[in-house]
Amino acid sequence: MTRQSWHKIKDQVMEKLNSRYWLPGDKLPNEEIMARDFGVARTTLNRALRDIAKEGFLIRRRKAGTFVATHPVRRAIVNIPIIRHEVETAGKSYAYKLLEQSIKTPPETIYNQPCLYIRALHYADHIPHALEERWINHHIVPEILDADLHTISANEWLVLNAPFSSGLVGFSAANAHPEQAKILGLQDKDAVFVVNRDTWQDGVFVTSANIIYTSAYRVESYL
Amino acid sequence: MTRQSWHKIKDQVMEKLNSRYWLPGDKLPNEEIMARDFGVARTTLNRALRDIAKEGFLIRRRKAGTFVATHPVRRAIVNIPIIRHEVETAGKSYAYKLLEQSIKTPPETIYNQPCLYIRALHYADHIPHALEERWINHHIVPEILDADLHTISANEWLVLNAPFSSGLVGFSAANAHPEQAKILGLQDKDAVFVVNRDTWQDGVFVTSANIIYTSAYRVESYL
DNA sequence: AATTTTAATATGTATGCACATAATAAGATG
DNA sequence: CATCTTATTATGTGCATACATATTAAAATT
Repeated sequence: MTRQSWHKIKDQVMEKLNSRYWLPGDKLPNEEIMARDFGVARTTLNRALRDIAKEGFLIRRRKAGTFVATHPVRRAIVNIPIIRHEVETAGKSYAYKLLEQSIKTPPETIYNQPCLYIRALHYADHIPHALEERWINHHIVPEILDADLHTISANEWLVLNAPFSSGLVGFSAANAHPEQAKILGLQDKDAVFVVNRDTWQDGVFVTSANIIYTSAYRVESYL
Repeated sequence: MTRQSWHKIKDQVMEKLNSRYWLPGDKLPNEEIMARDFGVARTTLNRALRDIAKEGFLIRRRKAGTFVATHPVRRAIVNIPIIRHEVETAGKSYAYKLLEQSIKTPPETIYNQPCLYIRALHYADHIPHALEERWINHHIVPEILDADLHTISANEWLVLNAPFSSGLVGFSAANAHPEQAKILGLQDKDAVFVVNRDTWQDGVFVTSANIIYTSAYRVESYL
């Protein structure tokens, strides 16, 4: 008898969900029974079910049991790559230009002390690709004041040198500000796609960035 | 001696990564040694490391070993809720209006046979919140022709009744078309946030939807 | 009837062990 | 020296077992 892997069990369970053998709201047999039915150890079945539950198709509660999700909140896993990699992966040449580097006080909503402010433009095939506007708490990462941000983007420098424990990403749409439009080579009021990233280390603000892409940009993900 | 859970081991490893005890590119000791050091079974350590690797901070290769990711591609998990739930969760009243329901031929890029086309408007506190433009392959889910799409949104009907095996989500920004702007109560050329969702069942097209939100909308996720 | 206590149950997970598998390094062969 | 074969190694995973824990249901108490 060939050995069953938890992947195969997962596929079989997913098949029963997709084929609507088990309907939304239905309670599945308990692990012991299902394990016996599938001919594997409970541990193996458990791993398959846990994985499916993590994807949102099953809801599991101790003592209560395992249920088919009635309103599966689809979770999409979105990659947030480094811009240079993103451009290079698309087979385009990457270039980067530092537009501004200064220390000033950010808006209240970001932080209450002077921070390093960076504006930089990322190019793909020599065409403006994304405008980065970033605040960095240099009290947390003072070494960045010595970094040459003409040669390495703040983005990459931070990934390699700044620890962080939590972060928030946001995606939104906006009409380009006149200055942004000019830099990105857009018409006034053209739509832009904004990726916002804030990160903290142990509750202390590290960096906040707005990456402004032209409306040709698109974030994609498989479910 | 208290029992260690894999969560605690994970936290301890993450701490060593965040504190830069292990630097990007570093090779970690093998599982057997680390398990001994942490005082847990290899299985337990393995689970912790697998979980961290899934989040992208570690790279694991058989025989080669476990390494600290040099370019951790951050993965954000984004929830794709049902619009009604989204509105209600925000504490607002939800309403829904079907604007159009017809059978016609979609653009080539979507499907090559006549499909059911739906346009509907979702309200939050009686203000237009999102415009849904959707194609549905009614050959796959013929029951939808009998559904009353005035009372239940196509979105919800499909979640409850249509199986699907794979899907694609996309987020992008655009300038509202004049007609969209009118429906959503926007000025011409105002930026809109577009969520695109395509799903298939065993490779066959099921549905394709564009959900058009005003630029006040924002997709957020913790990392 | 309402509340508290206790028991039962399904999932969660730690452990030791065995073997599978991928990737690499070492060795054999031409 | 180049190439193919074989051994080695680190991760991947299955299994049996034991116990942990959350949650519900039943029983006991007020």
